Amino acid sequence: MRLSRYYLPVLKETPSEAQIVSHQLMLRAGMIRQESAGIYAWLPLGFRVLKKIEQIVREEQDRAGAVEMLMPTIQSAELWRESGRYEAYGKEMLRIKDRADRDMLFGPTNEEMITEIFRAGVRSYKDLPKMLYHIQWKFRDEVRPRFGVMRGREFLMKDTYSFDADSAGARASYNKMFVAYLRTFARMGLTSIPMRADTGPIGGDLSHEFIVLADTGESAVFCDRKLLDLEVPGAGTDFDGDLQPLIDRYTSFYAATEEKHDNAEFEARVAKGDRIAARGIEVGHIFYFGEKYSAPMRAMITGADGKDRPVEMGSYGVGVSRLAGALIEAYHDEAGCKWPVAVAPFHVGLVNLKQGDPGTDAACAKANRALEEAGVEVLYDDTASRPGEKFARMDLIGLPFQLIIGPRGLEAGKVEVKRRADGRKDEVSLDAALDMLKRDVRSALKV
RNA sequence: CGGAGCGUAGCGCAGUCUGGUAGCGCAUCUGCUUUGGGAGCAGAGGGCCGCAGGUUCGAAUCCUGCCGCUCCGACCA
Repeated sequence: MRLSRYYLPVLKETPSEAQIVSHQLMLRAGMIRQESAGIYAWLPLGFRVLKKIEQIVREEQDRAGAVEMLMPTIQSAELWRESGRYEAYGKEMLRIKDRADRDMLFGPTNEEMITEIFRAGVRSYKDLPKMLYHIQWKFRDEVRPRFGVMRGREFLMKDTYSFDADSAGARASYNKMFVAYLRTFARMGLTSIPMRADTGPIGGDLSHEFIVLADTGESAVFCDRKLLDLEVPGAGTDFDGDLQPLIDRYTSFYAATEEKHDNAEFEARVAKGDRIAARGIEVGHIFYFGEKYSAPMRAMITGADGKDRPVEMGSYGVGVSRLAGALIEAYHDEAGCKWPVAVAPFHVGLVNLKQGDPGTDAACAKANRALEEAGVEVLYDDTASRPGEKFARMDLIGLPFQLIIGPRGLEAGKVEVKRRADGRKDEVSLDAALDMLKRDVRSALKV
């Protein structure tokens, strides 16, 4: 993609409303634009990141056996009256009336709707288990939106719903999502830690928040260092096998957010050298809630004993749009973003240091073509900007690799490859640089 | 929802107290010089000063109402 054709409105100065670094950088890097309190337009660069995140989430959901679908953003209040949540939800729910004066709402979540969909098509335990998910915009009319996309009112969320005949089946579904989440966040370059969460009136141990560690995270977290060393389940994990030992290994270590932290327990269970007090961001939440919706909404299945009973359900959310912010919180420096390859808007920033110079233009055109043909995503800065401005802009948008080509280097037969992650620079021939980039991008994208 | 602020050019801000032809920096455009880490000089364009009333000879400035946004707190993926 040529930068001269792209829409990348970068800002030199930090807008005053942005308080945290991810919000500041998303605005400065031209990724988002606020359209209303807590509501953002995703500009081309931000949109690409969002789609990368979404695709990784999708691939791991599919791998775990969940099936994708799409439910509408606008829902009828009728459904929510069935579950009793229409009254209970409060002002966070955006309520709308249609032209016939019917009560509608912009969905903050989809438990009611999926329950309605499920009960329309499933009658027997023989049809279970099922896991359905969609990736859709949600709206919660937060009292106080802030931190950019980290806590907007409109947000993109992946939500999966599981349906099982009994609690053992529900636990198996829960475990699948647990593993899928570990893999999902790891693929984005994030260290996620599952932390025991409040299960409310249902009780039990089947609720975890997935926290991503980031120095500037919004909540304090405490955990055992050994959690960070656990191997993330591989792509070959058998999701139909027994995942319980794997889950047990993860949940055997102490991990708690500030609200649930018990310092005495922390010190008793974790060796002094292994105690980590860090900051984190909640990016996922998995939750088993049994018959909470299936019972009032009459989503019944017939068991082997011939008796009807409400289906066992769970729901599993990932904050897709929030992850874009969380990734910046985890990967940035003074100059800007530092995207992991898997979620970078482009893999390589190609910098033409002297646009208009025939030799430089030709070398850049060759590099651009060769990389794109190899499946490497290139943002080619073919503008007439000065070198300093180009460098600063590339650093700001944070593509993982920069390929810098100018007349001075070409004269010596060299171009420069810069790695945004560690700042390492290599001066090599153009062909060597292209090989290096293709190889490094490919290996970074290995699942 | 309680408390505190702010709305002036695309962005960052001054001007408001004390009413008198709307400013600064960056960005944008033109020309010349520059060209390997956000260039220099010269010139130019761009504003219902959030909206609506009111006071006044005269309102960005004073008064009233409304709208929007931000921050702190309580709440959340």
